[in-house]
Amino acid sequence: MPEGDTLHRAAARLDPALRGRVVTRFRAYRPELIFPDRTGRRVLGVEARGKNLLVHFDDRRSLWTHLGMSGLWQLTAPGERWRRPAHRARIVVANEVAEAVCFDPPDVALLTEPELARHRVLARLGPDLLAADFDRAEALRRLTTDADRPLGEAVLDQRLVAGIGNVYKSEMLFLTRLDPRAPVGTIALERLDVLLRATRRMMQRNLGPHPRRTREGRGPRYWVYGRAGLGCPRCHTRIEMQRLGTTGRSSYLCPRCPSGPGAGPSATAPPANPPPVVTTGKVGSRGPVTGRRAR
DNA sequence: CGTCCATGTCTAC
DNA sequence: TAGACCTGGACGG
Repeated sequence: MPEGDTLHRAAARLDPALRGRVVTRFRAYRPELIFPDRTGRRVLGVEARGKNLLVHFDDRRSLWTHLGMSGLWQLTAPGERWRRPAHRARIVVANEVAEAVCFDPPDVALLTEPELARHRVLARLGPDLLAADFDRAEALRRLTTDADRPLGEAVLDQRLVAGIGNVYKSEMLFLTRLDPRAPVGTIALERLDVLLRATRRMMQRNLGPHPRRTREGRGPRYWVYGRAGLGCPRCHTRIEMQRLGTTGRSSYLCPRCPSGPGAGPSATAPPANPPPVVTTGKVGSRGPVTGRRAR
């Protein structure tokens, strides 16, 4: 499930295996992509930016991949079995100790420095939640530029803030009691700030080798994502799935407890287990949050 | 076996 | 605004 954490996890595994080593075998399986061979080049480092992964080489070129929904980077010892059939491998970067294989990426390119600087995706990327120097103020500024944009759409726009996918969208809006349908302009800045901080923290916690989860312990991984029809962990109302926005992506939400003005931290009923953490402590004072069109 | 839906994003009408 | 891309998982028969 490639969201930002997935890519940062991949980069964290690939980097120590590739960095500083010379490529002994390189494959780019794609008739229309005849890359300059990477064999003999040294890898300078592997880096994730939002949902993108970059492998930098010593000739000032960088391999860019985007995994879309179904791509996968795998790091193996030489000769170890691949997790997908070989005919689906698009890229192989191998050295004496390891091989990195990219399966089924919709997007691959080998970029020169200027190309990278002007890249249609990379050049426009918003602040990366998982970057060491994540610029929260800038992300906030970008998120609120279009005041009419529904929050659920805005947080998925990688040009505003990079790394959030559809799972984190539902989960983090639930945890911070924000309504995906609310125009960003109707939400107090401090609540958006809390959202960004909480999301960053949650994604950081998921950088380990374990499957992603937003809930502690055993049991369901998620609070609301994929749980339509089940009880809200806070108030037991049935969780709903709604298709929102121009792209119709699914949003999972509790129709009762996701705030709006009025739903304070303890405004709702006792939780089943450990209560969802994150609250502002303070609630926005702007006008009522009006949901709109479902279509 | 099939069908539907999904982590994401682009493109054509 | 609808579908396109691709694989994988859940579920139906």
